[in-house]
Amino acid sequence: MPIDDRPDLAAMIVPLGRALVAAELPVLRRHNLSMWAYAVLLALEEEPVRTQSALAQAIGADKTRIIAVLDDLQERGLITRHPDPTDRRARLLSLTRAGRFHRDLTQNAIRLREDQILAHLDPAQREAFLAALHTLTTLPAEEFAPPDNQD
Amino acid sequence: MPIDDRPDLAAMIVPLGRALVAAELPVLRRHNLSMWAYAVLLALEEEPVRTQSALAQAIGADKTRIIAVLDDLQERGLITRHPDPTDRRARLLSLTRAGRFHRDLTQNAIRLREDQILAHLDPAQREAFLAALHTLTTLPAEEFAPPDNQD
DNA sequence: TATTGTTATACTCTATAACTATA
DNA sequence: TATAGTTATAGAGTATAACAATA
Repeated sequence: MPIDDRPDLAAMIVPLGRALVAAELPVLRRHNLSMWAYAVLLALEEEPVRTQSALAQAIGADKTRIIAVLDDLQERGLITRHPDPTDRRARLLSLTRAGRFHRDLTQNAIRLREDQILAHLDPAQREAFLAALHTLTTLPAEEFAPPDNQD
Repeated sequence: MPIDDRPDLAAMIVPLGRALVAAELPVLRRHNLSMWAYAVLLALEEEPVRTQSALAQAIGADKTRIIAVLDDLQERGLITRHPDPTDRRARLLSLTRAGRFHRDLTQNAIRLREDQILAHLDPAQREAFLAALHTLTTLPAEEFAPPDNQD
């Protein structure tokens, strides 16, 4: 009765995500970063962010969720948090040089770990896998919304 | 400084998993199943399971986590839960005919939903993606454990 | 004494509501 | 009044500890 004989997509992806996180948490711990702190450093790398709410949304967190994270990163000199002169309610967030350095160091270690896992795929498969992942993750959210015709 | 220019693997897979779950929860809800209940029905399909602990472990849950789920499925006549005659501490778990039917119905709906999402990949990419996923998810847990050489 | 299943409890994570300071 | 950030509170989900039945 099933359409084809593959396991459910989510039944593969979700456990794989859990396993990846479990594999990477020790790396982050050695670099004194929580998963959220690492996500913040990655999100700030692209460009400085103008509000904490926007940053939170960008990494899929609640705005209240990241406040303690930002406090800690600021205290450690990895990010700066200045009131926006044009609207002093908002906080301009950016990486310090130390923050950028620490982020690169950590990301290299994370990538090494991921490359060890990806080494189980032959090069062609690996390329296709990463390409497909990229395609799916950059899909607009509407593509995941339920269609009008339910079921 | 990064090794290559792909985004972090976990940074793609975890959000993709979340998006998939969000896309599939409405389907499950229409079939009156929670994600855990659906996982239980899928795990029981393969073969009857001899203990609840084994079942819990198979789907990545705590043994205490699934008790209420089993209570509900049993009450609805979708599974049976009999004491093992050879060791009356254990409970033999299996699907009823109604359970199997309901599972197939639900899984078909889930697969349809997933196929809509996978339709964004061209056929070759889609095949490679599923094959790679299968390879990675069937990897023994040790492959995800940290290597001796830390960092 | 050890194990299966169960219940009760505590803990973690996350979201909600209420507050302040700016606008 | 509306919004950004913050704090305090409550809720969901999960794991831990304690218990009863069986081995």
